[in-house]
Amino acid sequence: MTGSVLDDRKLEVLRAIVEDFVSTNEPVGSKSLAERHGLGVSPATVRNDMATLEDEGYITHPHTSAGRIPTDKGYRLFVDRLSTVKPLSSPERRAIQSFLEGAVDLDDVVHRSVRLLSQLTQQVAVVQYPSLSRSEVRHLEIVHLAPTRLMLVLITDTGRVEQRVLELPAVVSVDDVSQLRQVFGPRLHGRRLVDAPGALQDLPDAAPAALRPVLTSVLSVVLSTLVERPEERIAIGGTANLTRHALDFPQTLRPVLEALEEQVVLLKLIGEVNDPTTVHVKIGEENSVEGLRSTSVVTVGYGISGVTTVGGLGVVGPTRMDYAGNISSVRAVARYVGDLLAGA
Amino acid sequence: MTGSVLDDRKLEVLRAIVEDFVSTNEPVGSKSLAERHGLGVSPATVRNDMATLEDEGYITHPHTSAGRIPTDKGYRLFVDRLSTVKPLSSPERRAIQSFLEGAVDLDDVVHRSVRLLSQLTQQVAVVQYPSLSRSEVRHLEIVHLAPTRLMLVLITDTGRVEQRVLELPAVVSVDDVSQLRQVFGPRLHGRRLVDAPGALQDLPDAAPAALRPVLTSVLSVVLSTLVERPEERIAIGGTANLTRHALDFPQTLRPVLEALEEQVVLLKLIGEVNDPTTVHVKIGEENSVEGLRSTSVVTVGYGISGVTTVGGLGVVGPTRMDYAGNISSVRAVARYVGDLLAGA
DNA sequence: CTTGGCACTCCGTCGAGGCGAGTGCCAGGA
DNA sequence: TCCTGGCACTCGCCTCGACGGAGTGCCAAG
Repeated sequence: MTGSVLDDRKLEVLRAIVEDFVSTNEPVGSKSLAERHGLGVSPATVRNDMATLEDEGYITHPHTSAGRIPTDKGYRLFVDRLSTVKPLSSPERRAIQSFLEGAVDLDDVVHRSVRLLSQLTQQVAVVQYPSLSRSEVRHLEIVHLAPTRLMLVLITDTGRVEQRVLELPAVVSVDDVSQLRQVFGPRLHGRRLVDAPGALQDLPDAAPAALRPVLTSVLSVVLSTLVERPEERIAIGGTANLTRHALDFPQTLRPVLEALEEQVVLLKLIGEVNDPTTVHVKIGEENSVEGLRSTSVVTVGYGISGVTTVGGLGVVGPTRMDYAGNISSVRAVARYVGDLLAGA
Repeated sequence: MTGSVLDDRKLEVLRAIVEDFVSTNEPVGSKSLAERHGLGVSPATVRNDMATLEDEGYITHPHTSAGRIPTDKGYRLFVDRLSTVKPLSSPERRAIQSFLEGAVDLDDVVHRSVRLLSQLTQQVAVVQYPSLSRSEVRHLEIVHLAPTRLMLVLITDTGRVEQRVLELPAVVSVDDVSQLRQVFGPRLHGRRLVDAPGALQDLPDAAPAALRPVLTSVLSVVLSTLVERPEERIAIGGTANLTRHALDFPQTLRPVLEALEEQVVLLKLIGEVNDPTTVHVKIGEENSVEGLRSTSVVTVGYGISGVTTVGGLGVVGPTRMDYAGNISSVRAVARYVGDLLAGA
């Protein structure tokens, strides 16, 4: 249906409207549009096309005698079919790489990524720490803090270190602990945490009877807090960029800032889509998060060597954003972050 | 000098101006002021007093025929001599306590504090994690990750857990590591990290010769990254409250948001003053941080049982803020956080 | 020292008018 | 069938001037 109504020139007009509006932030009229882009037709023709585009819901105009601006639906079409990928220049690529390579540990990687992404895109950047449960265990250390208190320190291949203190119902000796270490270590090493339950299931049976009570406690902590309810972390940055686009959020800066302060919301944002190969774009009303209905969100997953997804990252900005550029930036940063974590 | 120029009534006028302006956000005129507060004098008299206050630099007026607003100097005088402490109601105290008591670990304590503080004051809240170097060591665990790779996990009495991975120039055995543990453990346990250098100084001499090279490595890591250059952490929240006072930051919301994103800036903010007994107030231009010259900052240190300071917290808001209320809130939260950490 | 009076300043608002960008429609031409 | 130029119309925005009101500074009297 749309195919018949929207011929190539109309699509070209839509693209021109989006591009002009994104760069100037002013409703674009038929005359200036026909002049600036080499469409080879008169303003009157453009007007007719615009009327069609408006009927179909791709553009609208704020006032009777104002130029046209894209609707969410218009941006959607633009993103899906009209925007051409804007590859980063090689100096840009090198800059990204060298900036991220300076990182000394995971925290540093994440913080640098947020910073980099927000600077590249001039938007708010969000980066999820590598998900615990999807990472591989490199080491599980059990520390004997006190006779009835142990600490578990989990180290993953993505560099994340997570610890939990647990109180035991009974006293354990230092020897018990080193036995525990030997029991858990080999079973977990190299495994992803999501696979841990299967690998650990038969543990109580296989272990010496004397060790079973404490082993069960440790096991339940490992399973519950690390696997079922792992603590996900998120870093955010560049919120000052929101004020740069203050014009795009007339009275709605507040809810945006509020939404961005909610860890839960951010996780939802990033968690919904985390495919390391495809960049996802949510435009305006498409967002499931109430406070972000006036924004667009560009996200992508990142993963070790592009295979397994271990986390996600993205940017949040006005619907009037440079989609092509932001998509490229997000994708590029995700790739470098993945490579970096793989090499760590 | 000021004593002779500013008699009691003039001070009362200043207080009235500050209070009215804080609550209404409108320049306050002589007439409404004389009416609303029971000063017992005529508007004309108030005008004379206002003229004096303006000569002395405590108030100013944006336009010739507008009411008066306090200057930074005026707020300073108000805070120092005119504002009466506004004790929290006992339901408020209980609410704070029960909200913070629900915290399960240090991260939770800090995040809850930030949230609580920003809600209580309706401002941006900043909470520093307990400083590593001023905390006492509860446990130092040394984990043997690989033949040339160790991880140090440090646990403090404030609940902070910090880890560092270090690469060694030579191979160490698992036995070496447990020896290291026994050497470091007793010397550090119960000591504050600032005192660590003294306690560890003679370690290499006292240790078995075979252990010395690796011991020196570990020692240098402990000293350099944990003592000399400890990683300080900060949590921030309630930035959405800035938009609540958007009127107070005409064009200057941007630099404020930017400043608040700088960890360094925040640390400076909180680090400058961290006396657990006194609340510090920096008003407008008094702030050493460029971007915060349009804000006021209220900070206080917190410490275990009110003695040692281990961190700081505070709020950032417009100079036109409820100083009395915010000071009370900040002090109260600091006290509860201190108590909570002591009990942990 | 306080008070009432008075002239003055100046901001904010409101309405009128002109400008200009942009639209929708129509009739003519390829 | 589609494109094009022309034309009347709409409507937001800017400017200007008038006006009201809040507030001030100063002065003379109590």
